[in-house]
Amino acid sequence: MHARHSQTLKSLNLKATPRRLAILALLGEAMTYVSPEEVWHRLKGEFGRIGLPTVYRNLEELAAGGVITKVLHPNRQLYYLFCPNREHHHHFVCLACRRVEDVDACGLENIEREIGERLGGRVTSHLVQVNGLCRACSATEEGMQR
Amino acid sequence: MHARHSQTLKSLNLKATPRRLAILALLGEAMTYVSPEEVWHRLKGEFGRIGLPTVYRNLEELAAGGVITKVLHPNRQLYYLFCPNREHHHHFVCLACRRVEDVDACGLENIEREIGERLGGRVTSHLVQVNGLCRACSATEEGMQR
DNA sequence: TCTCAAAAAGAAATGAATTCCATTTGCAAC
DNA sequence: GTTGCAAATGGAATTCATTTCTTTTTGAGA
Repeated sequence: MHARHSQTLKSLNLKATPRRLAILALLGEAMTYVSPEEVWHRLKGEFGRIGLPTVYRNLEELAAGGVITKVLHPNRQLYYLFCPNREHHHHFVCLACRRVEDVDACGLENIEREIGERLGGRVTSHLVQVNGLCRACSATEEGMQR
Repeated sequence: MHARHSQTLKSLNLKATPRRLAILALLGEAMTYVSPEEVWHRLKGEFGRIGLPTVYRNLEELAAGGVITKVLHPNRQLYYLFCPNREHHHHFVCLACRRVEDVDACGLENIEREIGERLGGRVTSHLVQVNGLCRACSATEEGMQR
């Protein structure tokens, strides 16, 4: 069951340690984005002890490797999301229930080309994320709480 | 000279206090995005004393009123930018020299419409920002330092 | 099995951002 | 001009996510 994740880690030159596999499994099964602290709490049950720095380190490494995605919440906290969609796309992020919907890539490639050509700059990263309330949350009072 | 800024503040139901006017003036004259701490340091010279919370509060209020724009740096710090362009658009942000170029709005309106129609969600905010090195910085070693 | 670089733990540090509350100040009404 | 009061400010202390440091443990190839 973890063979796939082990393979993923190997391709990133990361050792397939139990913590890493557990973090990947947790993210892979979550239907929402999760915070580092939440990952830490949940894995404490599984491992008895696990360091918070370990969680931060691994989430960052996985994100750097493109396996998981960062979600920048308006509350300034950083969350992480496992998204199996390998196509270039972006996300509609529900601030209430934390579910995420894929959104097809917009004309961002055009923009990057424009920057390269018109402005002569070099693009190193971009940020595209749409925040709001999903259908279910925008229909309930719950959604109004932020 | 400050008449315009006073007017801006009035329209946001904010009193035209000296600090606010100074913050607006500083941002308005800056060619780059600046950090709250930088605003604080520079205004200390002008006022003798000014509280850091005042700077944070005002920057946040001005951003909430749409007068200035937040810049989310990959280094996780928040910066602010005064951009006179009132059209809907986005930014190409140079991580080295902090200059910003306007980029025409991409298909984001389409995306928001798609979310409203296909997903039934409500969009409360979005994040579009392209990071990189401007022409000048990508040409020099300076640019390589991040 | 042995070796060693990579990984993890725990405690402590960092630092941007915020809260609290006493004091001051715009500014509109008198 | 004065006055009154809500809004704005300062400064200290605090919060809290994130990171750094150092030592110990462990995965996995030789």
